[in-house]
Amino acid sequence: MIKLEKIKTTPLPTIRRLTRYVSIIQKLKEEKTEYISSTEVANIMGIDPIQVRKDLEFTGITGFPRLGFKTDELYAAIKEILNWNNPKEAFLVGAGSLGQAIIGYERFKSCGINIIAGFDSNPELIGKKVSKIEIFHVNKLPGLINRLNVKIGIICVPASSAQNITDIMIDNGILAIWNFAPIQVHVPSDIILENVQLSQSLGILTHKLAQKLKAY
Amino acid sequence: MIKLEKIKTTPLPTIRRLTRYVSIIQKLKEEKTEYISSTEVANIMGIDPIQVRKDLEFTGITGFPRLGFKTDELYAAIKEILNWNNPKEAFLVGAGSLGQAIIGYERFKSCGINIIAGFDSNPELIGKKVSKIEIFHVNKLPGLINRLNVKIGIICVPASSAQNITDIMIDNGILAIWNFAPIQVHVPSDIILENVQLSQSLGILTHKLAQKLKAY
DNA sequence: AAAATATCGATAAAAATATATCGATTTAAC
DNA sequence: GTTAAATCGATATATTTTTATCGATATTTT
Repeated sequence: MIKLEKIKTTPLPTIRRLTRYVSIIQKLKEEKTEYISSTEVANIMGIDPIQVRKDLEFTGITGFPRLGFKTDELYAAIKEILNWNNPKEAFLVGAGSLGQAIIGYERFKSCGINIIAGFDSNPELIGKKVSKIEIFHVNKLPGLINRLNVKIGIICVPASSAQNITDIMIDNGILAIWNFAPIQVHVPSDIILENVQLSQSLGILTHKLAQKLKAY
Repeated sequence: MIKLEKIKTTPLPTIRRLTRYVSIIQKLKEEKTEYISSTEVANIMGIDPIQVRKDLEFTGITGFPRLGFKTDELYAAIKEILNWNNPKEAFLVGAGSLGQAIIGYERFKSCGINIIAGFDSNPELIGKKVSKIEIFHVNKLPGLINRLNVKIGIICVPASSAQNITDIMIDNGILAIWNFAPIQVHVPSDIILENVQLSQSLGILTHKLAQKLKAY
């Protein structure tokens, strides 16, 4: 049996931690810290320095003994892995309160996406602007995805229409979907799907609380 | 050396999946399916049946060969583990667009929490009602936590005031915090903290998209 | 210039989690 | 009845992820 060369793909837990390193490093960058060590980062995050070094390995950059990693270099390298250096255009469908909150988050521009338009079916919203972003009727979605060659779609519609919107997006060329609808949407295996299941995080919280209260 | 009896604590990945089983089972319950098998659940979720059975072990309930698990029993057992059977009262601080969206999610009532009041510092919001929930001035927070003996706090304020609100909550008896602020807040080790870091999920999406596009 | 110290990074061990195997059991079809 | 098919659940294996060890190296201090 032929042994395939092992492709060192970045583990998901690592990716998750990298997003947190970014904000820590950003802060230190502003304070003009030239070097930052794994120990420092670990202390701020309350995790093990070994873990941090292990994660930073995946950036490919190399640190300096006794000093740590060059802050600028590290920052750029992590953003590179996350693909946060050149924000990609994105469409958001469902401009209710959650959708509007997300459109309003300037912050996401430094996290790899740039929301350039919103869509909804509610006539009261069509033509309005939310944080300078215009809301179009959802029937304009297919045409605009094609014309502007947008690859990222954000779903903030109710559960009942989430699958429908998903299908429309994929049919027109969307490659990655960020789904806030409280439902499992189905996508072909080559489409990237990230579900934001708030109830999941809530489940962990309520479970832990129950355990804690039970302990007395 | 005395060997301690191993405490079988439920793994976090299992808890996360359990929240998804809940919604699947709920749906099947409505369709009056008396039994549900691990295979069925696995197919719907696109994961392995073995994984599902392993997870369901933690509920303590037992299935029937050839039939599966009793739907009602399973549903109740999972909700029990998650502590979703008796919703606990919660306060939400920061009634901006995100806060309002969360207050409006009726859905969370079946996920273990019941938001009974909102707080903000913006005078325009004080006294208003959002989805029937009244918004109070944030200076009323300490008193009301104490008086109503609320144990869960939800933070939807900007990063700059998140730590301050966190401290106030903990000082007055909050035990579990659901944090939507895009910052790492610090809490004593006995306080339960669940961070909803949207940028984390976004990082995974943008990273995967980059990998995918690089592959060509 | 030499010693002390902090940190990296390669390698190894351990723990946690996911996947596989297979006999026992029960229903449903014949 | 008997047989076949499906599923549970206990045990075992594999994989992934985390934690640990330790020598090498560069900077600071003496």
